[in-house]
Amino acid sequence: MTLSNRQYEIITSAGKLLTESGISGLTIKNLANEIGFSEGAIYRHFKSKEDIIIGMLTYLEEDMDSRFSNIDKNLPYLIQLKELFKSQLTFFKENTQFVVAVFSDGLMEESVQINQHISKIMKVKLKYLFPIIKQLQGEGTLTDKISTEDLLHIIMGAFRLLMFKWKNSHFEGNIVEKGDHTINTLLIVLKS
Amino acid sequence: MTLSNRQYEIITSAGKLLTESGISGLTIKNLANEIGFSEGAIYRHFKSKEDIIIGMLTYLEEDMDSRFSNIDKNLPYLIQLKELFKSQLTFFKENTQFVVAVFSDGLMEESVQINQHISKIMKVKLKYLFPIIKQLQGEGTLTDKISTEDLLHIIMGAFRLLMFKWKNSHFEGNIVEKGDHTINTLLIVLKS
DNA sequence: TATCTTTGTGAGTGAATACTAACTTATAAA
DNA sequence: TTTATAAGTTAGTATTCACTCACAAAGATA
Repeated sequence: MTLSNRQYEIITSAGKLLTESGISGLTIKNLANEIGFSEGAIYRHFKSKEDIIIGMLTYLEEDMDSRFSNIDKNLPYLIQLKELFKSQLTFFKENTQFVVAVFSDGLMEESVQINQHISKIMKVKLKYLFPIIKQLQGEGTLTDKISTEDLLHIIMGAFRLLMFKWKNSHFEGNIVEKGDHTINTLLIVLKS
Repeated sequence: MTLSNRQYEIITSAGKLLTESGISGLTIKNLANEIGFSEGAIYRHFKSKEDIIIGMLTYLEEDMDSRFSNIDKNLPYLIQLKELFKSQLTFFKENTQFVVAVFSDGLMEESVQINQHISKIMKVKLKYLFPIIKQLQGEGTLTDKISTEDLLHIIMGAFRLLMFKWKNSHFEGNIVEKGDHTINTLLIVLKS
């Protein structure tokens, strides 16, 4: 999917409204006000509100996939793991309006399409994360006292909660540094 | 706060709608249909929609506070920790409609009152959990290689993600058993 | 019996919602 | 110069929203 400048502007503003005030904050009127043109103009660029959300989710998914695939596979797995989280947190630091993507469940549950895109984002994340964790366990860096799935669960849970707290504090503090602290803390207890 | 039977019926149905279809699913019309009477009747029991949500959150907070305070303080701290999570998961197993409470951020962000109640629920949870974790660390059961806050973060993160997955799977499987597995897994890596 | 209170109904209200249609304007190609 | 197209505006549409109000039924109390 390729977005025009205007389309990118629209999904950015949509993300901002969603992150700030949830699904009920995202109205066509608010969106038009945010951008600074009329309501009707929106429909020159997207055919529906649902399409705007799908556009946003698709953009986020593709951006994440591209960022993750750019991580050098020759680096030590531990570095790859750190790079992966760093990439994610750096992106959100510079694009706080898209933080909604992390907590996008409950976003228009009536739309099958939207829910499919949300679970797609989850899947892309796992596609990169799972093999790294598994390798780290295999090479003896991470503990094998618990399963790979359980390791993943603990790591993902800690990062989701980190993002949640950051959003709740209105993006206060340096999230990249906090993420670094989180991964180091996790490594202390999860190393074998 | 004491609720009449009708009021309890209303907050239960409100929770069901919220858990199933998010904030946009909770309309007065849907609520009345769910209960089986007219829209106007709702207003005999609550003065506004905001009041219904506040009623629900207050009920959940008080119920949780009472359940947690009933945990025997003479039990070993490790048992207290397990009992606390078991109490929480048993409640949600029997009241899946209230699972929304765990993910209640983004629920009417425009209402200051509602946000205060949501953070109050968080605080109550911490009021009981933090001292137990600290004691477990003090007596040498849990590792002191990381801070109490970081320990709490990892444990809370794992449980929130557990609840998230359970909700996303439409409450499939035995959540109490899964919770038991989660706490045991956590103990393996967090023991000193 | 007569009256009060509680809890319901049903038909409304105005405001907000997503979306559409007719029309305008600017740019650029033919 | 003419014409086509992309991108905007304004004023609508039907529908849904939370909420109100006059009224009715039923049970408790006098």
